[in-house]
Order: sequence, then structure tokens, then C-alpha cells
Amino acid sequence: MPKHIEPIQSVKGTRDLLPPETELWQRVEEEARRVFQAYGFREIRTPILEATALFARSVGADTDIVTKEMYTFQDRDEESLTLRPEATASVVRAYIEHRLYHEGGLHKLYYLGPMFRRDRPQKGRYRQFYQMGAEVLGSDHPAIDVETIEMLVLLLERLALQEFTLLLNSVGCPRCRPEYLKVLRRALEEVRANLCADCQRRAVTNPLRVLDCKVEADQPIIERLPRMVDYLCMECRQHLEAVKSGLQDSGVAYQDVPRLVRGLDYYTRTTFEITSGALGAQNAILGGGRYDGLSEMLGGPPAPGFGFAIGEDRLALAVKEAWEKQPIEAPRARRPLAYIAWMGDAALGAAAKLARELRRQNLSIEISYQPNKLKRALGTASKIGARFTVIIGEGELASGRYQVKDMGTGQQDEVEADPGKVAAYLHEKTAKREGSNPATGERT
RNA sequence: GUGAGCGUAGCUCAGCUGGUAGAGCUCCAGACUGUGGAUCUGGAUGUCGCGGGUUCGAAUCCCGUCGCUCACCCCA
Repeated sequence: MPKHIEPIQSVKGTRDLLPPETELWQRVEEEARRVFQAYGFREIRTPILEATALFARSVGADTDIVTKEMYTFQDRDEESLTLRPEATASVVRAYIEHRLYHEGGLHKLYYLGPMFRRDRPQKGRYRQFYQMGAEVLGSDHPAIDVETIEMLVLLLERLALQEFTLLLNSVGCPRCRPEYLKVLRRALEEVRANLCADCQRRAVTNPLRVLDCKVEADQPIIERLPRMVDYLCMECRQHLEAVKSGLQDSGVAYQDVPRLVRGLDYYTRTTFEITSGALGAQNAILGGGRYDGLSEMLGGPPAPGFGFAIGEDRLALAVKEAWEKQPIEAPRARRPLAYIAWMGDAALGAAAKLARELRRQNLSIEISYQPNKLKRALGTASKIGARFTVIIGEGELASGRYQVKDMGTGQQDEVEADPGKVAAYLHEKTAKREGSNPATGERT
């Protein structure tokens, strides 16, 4: 016997998604793709590995993400590479690299995949986490902002998510923001002593963050601080108004949150976030905004953009909770349509053939791998959730008719021992039990 | 990076002030020789996270360490 061998675990902040969970994720992704496509987005796949400089230049050299959260390493040839902490930079990089702007018009791209940030893990936050996001490149029209947000609300509704809130703000542009920051710093100077310890620090390092503070005692002070909206330039103000009235027209409820701040430097004008009550401290399910200068920052032509990223881990968490509270069936483990039970070696050939033919019709079939007793086979069939059990034993081989048992009702019929006939029988029986569940797509 | 809580069977956990490890669920077998989910009966499984210390004796107390979780920070 070998000595005790220490098993290797998944690395901190990463995790395995196992079957019932992966089925939920598939449902979420399918719905997202459907909605994105309905709004004219097409998929882009960019590398997970990028040059480190890409993120330093886009996300911002002294943001938390870049200064302490990136997985960065030297490649063998000394080049510094980074596991992407977000994907907007990559999409814009690809947009520039492939000169997509030459095609003119709008580019609407969506993506989905893992991102990496070396944070301390907690509920809804992982070092490898997943985002589904989309970008609209090539227009600064407020209708883009409206339409994209509207799409997100539709997606959340499709997923039967309840209790989410859209938070909206404008962070201005390079023309008006510096002025506001000056005013904010000045105002903070005066009240700084009364703020919580964290905010006293933020007042210096990152004044916008003070606005986002959640400490109860600070709220009255924060309320009275100058607000970005009051310092927007004419263009930014008009843009914000247009977005708001557009949202109203499309029936999307939002909350003005003058203090909504986002952590990436490239945002301009519209910023938004959707939060869910179901999540704990990390309550932002998705966030995004406009980034009109990003293309230029990355060496491309002027190309205004708008985009968002959904935290898939968090969305899945919220969706799961929401479904538990509603009369919606969570997607079950995929259930086989039929279990084929055979008794006696002579029946194996017929059973294997039946399984093969049914599977060729994309029916989900399980078959026993040893000649069990019937009792045991039925036990297995009900355990794995098979809807039917096909019984093939000596009697069935002799008569040329299989027994097919409906595991729900217990009803049992004889069906001619021909794969086509069995398939037809199964189709007919399942067709009768219609009723499709909108949230799970599963027949009930 | 900081703080707190928690690591006991495959899962959920009990085991109080130290006396040599238990329940429920699951799993397996039988009652019931070709008809499942119920019930009953029986059975299996543990480096008590790891290392050290105190003690006649440690799952229990102390120290260290690793891991997980939640929160801060920040964000999805």
C-alpha cells in the first residue's frame, strides 16, 4: 500500500462546476445568446491571454484591477502577459487590429468566457469568474445606450429574475470631469474629518469612491457633496437626458444614482449597474457604460462605444434563488427518456441494438451494463429519472414484443420489437404530455 | 492585503466543562426467484484537516499551519 498521498485541489478562488450546476449555466447562456442575437449582436472570441499593456492602458494604470489583481507573468521571451481581467479591452483591441471600422456602421459583438482577478474570494466573487458581455462600437447615440439596457432587462425577465434594480448615472467626459473632481476634492477637504476611516483615505486616493461608501453614518455627509450631474457639460447633460427619456419610453424603470461610480478608468458619460437583492455583499449582477475615448487610448481611430458585462457566476446564483421561490422548475439533471433493461446474455444484442437506433434519433437512452434482475433494473431506472423502461428478457425475445413501462404512471404496454416501432411509441407517448416550461424549456 | 467564523463518515451535522466516535440522509443486502419509487430488518465506511504541545488519557484544551466560508477593500 502506498503512503497517504495528498490530493491536489483546485486553486484558491477557482472551482469546478458540476452537473446540475452546469445545466443551469447552459440555460442561462442559451437565453443570453438568444436575446443578444435578437438585438443584432454576433459572437466574438478573443484570447484569454493578452499583452499586459492592453489593460494598463485601458482599464487604467492605477486602478485596483491593474495594480493588484491581475495574473501577470513573463513569457519565455520576456514579454509580459496577463490573463484577462475583463474583455472590453480585448474586443476593442480586436476591433482596431482587424480594422473593423473600415466596414463602416455599427459593430455589435458579444462574448462569453472566463476572466481572472486575484481578489480574495467570497460569495459571488472568484479568481476565475465568468462574464457574458457585449459591445456596440461606432456610435455615440444615446439610443444605443437605451437599447442595450433594454435588452438586458429583457434577458433578466426571460430568466424570471425578480427584484433587480437598474442604477443609472453619468460620469461625464474628459472635458467636464476634471472640473468636477476639483470641486469634489475641495468639498471633501472640509468634511473629511467626519467621515469613516476608509473615506478619509479615499478622499485623497480616489475621491469618487467616497460617493460609493456604504457606512450609515457617512450618508448624510455624502448626500450634501457636489454631484457629477450638476457639473456635466452641455453635451453630456443632453446625452444623459436622452438616455433617461429613452428608458422611460421603453418602459424600463431606473434609479438615478448620482453616486454610482465604476472602477474602470475608460468610462465616459453613461454608467449603469443592475443589482440583485439575492446576492449578499457582492450584489452587482452586471455593469457597464459608455467608453467613447477607449479606441483612441488603444491607438485606434475615434470609435465611441457602449458595453456591459454580466457576472455569470452571480447571475446564475440569483437565477437559482429566484427559481426556488417561484413555481418554476429548476432544470433537473438531464433525464434519460428511456432505460433499457435486459435479462440474460441472449438479450444483450437486442438491447444494444435498440439503444443504438434510438440514440441515432437523438433520444437520450441509458442501458444496463450487466444482466440485472428486473427488480434492480427498475430501481436503477427510477433512480436516474428515466421516463420509460424498455424490458427485454427471454419472454420478450421469444414473443418479439418488448415491454415498455411508463415510470410515471406505472402503465405498461407491449410494443413490437423493432427500434422504429419503439421510437414511434415513445414519441407518441411523450407528445401527449405537452406543456413546456418557459423558464426551463423542459417538458413537464 | 486585513478581519472573523468554521474544518468529525460520500452528504448534512451532533459530540457541553478531556475518558478512546455517533445520528439522519445516501449506499449495499434481504423480506419480495420478471416489475421501481413506500415500509421493515441487517450491513459498510472515518489518518476527527495537518503538525506539535499539555495530560495517565485529546475530536474536545494550547500553539502553529493549511484549507473553506463570510465580511472589509474592490468589482462582475
